[in-house]
Amino acid sequence: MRRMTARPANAHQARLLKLLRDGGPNSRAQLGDQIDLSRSKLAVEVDRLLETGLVVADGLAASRGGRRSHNIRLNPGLRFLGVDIGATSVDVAVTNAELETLGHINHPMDVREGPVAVFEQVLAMAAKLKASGLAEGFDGAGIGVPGPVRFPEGIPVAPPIMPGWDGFPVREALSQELGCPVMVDNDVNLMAMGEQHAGVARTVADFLCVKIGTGIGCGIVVGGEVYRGTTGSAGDIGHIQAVPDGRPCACGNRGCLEAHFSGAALARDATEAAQQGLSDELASRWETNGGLTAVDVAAAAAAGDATALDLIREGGNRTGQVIAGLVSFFNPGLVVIGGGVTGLGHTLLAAIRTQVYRQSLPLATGNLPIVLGELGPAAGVIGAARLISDHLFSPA
Amino acid sequence: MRRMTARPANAHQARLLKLLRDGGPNSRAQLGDQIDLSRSKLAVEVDRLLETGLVVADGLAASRGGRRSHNIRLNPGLRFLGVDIGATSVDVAVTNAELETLGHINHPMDVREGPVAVFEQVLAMAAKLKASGLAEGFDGAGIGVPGPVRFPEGIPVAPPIMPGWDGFPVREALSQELGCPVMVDNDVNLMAMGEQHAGVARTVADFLCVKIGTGIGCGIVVGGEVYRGTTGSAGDIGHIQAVPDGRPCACGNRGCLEAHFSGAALARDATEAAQQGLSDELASRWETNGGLTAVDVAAAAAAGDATALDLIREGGNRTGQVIAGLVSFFNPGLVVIGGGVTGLGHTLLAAIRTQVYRQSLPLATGNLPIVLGELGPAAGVIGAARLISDHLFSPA
DNA sequence: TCTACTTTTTCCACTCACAGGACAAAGGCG
DNA sequence: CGCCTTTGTCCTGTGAGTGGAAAAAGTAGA
Repeated sequence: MRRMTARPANAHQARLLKLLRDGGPNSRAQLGDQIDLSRSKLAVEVDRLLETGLVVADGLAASRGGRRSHNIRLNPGLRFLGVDIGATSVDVAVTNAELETLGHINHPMDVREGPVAVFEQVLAMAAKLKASGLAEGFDGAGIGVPGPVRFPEGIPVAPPIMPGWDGFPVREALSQELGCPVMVDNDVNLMAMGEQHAGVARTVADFLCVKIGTGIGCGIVVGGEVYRGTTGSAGDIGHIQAVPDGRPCACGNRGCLEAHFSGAALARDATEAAQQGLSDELASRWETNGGLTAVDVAAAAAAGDATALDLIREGGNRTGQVIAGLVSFFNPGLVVIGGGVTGLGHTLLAAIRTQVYRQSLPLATGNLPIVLGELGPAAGVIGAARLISDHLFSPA
Repeated sequence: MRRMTARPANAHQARLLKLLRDGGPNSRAQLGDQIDLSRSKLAVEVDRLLETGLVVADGLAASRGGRRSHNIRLNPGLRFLGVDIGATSVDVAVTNAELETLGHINHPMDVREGPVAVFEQVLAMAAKLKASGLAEGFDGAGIGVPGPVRFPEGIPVAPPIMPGWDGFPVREALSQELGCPVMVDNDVNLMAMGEQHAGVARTVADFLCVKIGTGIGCGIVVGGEVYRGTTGSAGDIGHIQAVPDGRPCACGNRGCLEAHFSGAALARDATEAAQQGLSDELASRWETNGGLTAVDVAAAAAAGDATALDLIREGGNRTGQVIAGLVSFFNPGLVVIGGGVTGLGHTLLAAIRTQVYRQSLPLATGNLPIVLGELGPAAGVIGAARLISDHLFSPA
């Protein structure tokens, strides 16, 4: 089913759509308070938006003591698809035009199975969401992939952990399959957009969003806009050297942050500790599950296991050291920590904070909150929905 | 003498002024080719600019085979003052409205003597330039100081190497003294703007400009605009840890980049080497000059002194390591190396390049030029003139 | 219940920026 | 010397947008 989603005809309409998206239903008068337009002009633009079907009239607005007014809201039938492709799992969610999550499902999947297999999975999940009555079709989709993306074309470029994806026309292919506009971005950037839209970063113009999952990446927001760098690889901090002559890394260097701390590194370290008999807690989990992941380390740490806590602290120190450098360089107004290892929680956060507050200059850290992300695994898909809505709610 | 410099009344006029600044004299027709305005509208705006006196008619334009046309140019009497306050010296230059340097003088001076003494010096230098007939007065001035600045107010904040400057209202005070608008910024940001306007970074939107002088700093340009960070301390990379548990630094930490490589550190290392008799070349210079600076090291290196070359290579490696991290994070389209130690030239550059190209990922370094600044000590003052002209050539 | 006051919406006339065509001025070229 | 091109000037039409007046529809108090 093809849906003919209209686009705003001018900047005023785009502005109005974003106000309605971020502020929910509003009367014309309330919109007038937030936008710098005369009542007459506003009425004209709203009427045009009503004609396109992008927005609809919707009951009476709460009275402010005068003539009753009708609410205007984004068409409640609009649906966006948010897709977050991780290294080891896929998240898919449906939102309405106000970016409220209507349904969210997760499925384990190795990204290395390649774009064709992954897309099959994504489409199956999207179909499932449709089948459960949440959507009849999609008006747009945002996709996050765990690697650098040539943003304008929506094509992954030289992604280290995604063999087979290099140069694959993700945007084009998915747009074809779904029959709607698609935008593609790095998963970390989408997490940053998610936390900016609905999470801890709502009021901050310049911030960093560090995602510690299978790998480590960092979303950079400058003046409210995601910064992607010259070739789309900005924020690729996993291969910054954290330990001189440290562990060998898949990238060919030694001592990369990612080699010393990440979901993958943590799992390996924990396994080693369990095998060496350093931790009964980890050893028993190893036997039970036939392997260890970051989740096991988190659980062991929560149970007070000293080895697990040490691993987290050690990794937090390394990460904090790198972040301290980034803070000195970038002087953000906020640092958000998120990703799969958020379960490591405050032990990790404390270690990172200690390093940053100790190593960076007071002027940069003086009023710098370092916090965990608020949205957890939803950040990516919300960010994806936000990405496509930003695109569709801009003049064509 | 107070000069009543007009300001553009709207964005079109601002645009025209910047075209004339960056492209020199142009006929109305040529301007029309570069701006998206009808000929009639263009004529009106040009006429208004002529009325304000900001631009003047100036002879005939080169014929393109039709009716002859008059050139329009920025008022040749306009004068900007560019001031670059370094840690150990002050640069002052006069430019015309096209930012061509008409005169440039340098005077050694320790910034630690405080704002009052430094301003006395700056005003004396400005008076000297005036006396030599280069200017009758100034229409605006840009000032660079070696420390973080709260940009909107033009006030240094917590500058580590500038005791006595914290909170001093530089912009206000100098505006009073000079009788013209003043803008203040970090010296490194101005160097970046200088190289962007007239140097190697003319065509690049996102780049880094690393200045290695008495200290080390980095100008960050995002989308053609200088990024200053939340508190104005962005680019303060001198205190990023380059050596774990390395040398103690004035900031209280250990292993800061600045403690291991900078003009000051280099002078100290060279002195040590001379005293230990590791290098005859350096020792003889030490005796001759009664001390050593980065300039001596550069000269010794140029003469083939192995110790001097080692010092430079070692420092370049450290710096390159930090820059490699920044490149991974920021993914710039260009890295410019400048500042006092540019004299160390290609030995330094080679060491930096080696580290960056080895440590950062290919996608970020693939097409990344790392070059020396083109303007040398003029970059700062040109950047300062550019700063104030950007301000004055924007709608009031 | 009636009156006075608000809030909101709709309608209309007026302003202003701007585009684009017509025309004049001033050159080159065969 | 005539024709074409380029440039500058004038003039009018158009459409965006403002702001006031009036109508519509409510609340609060006498």
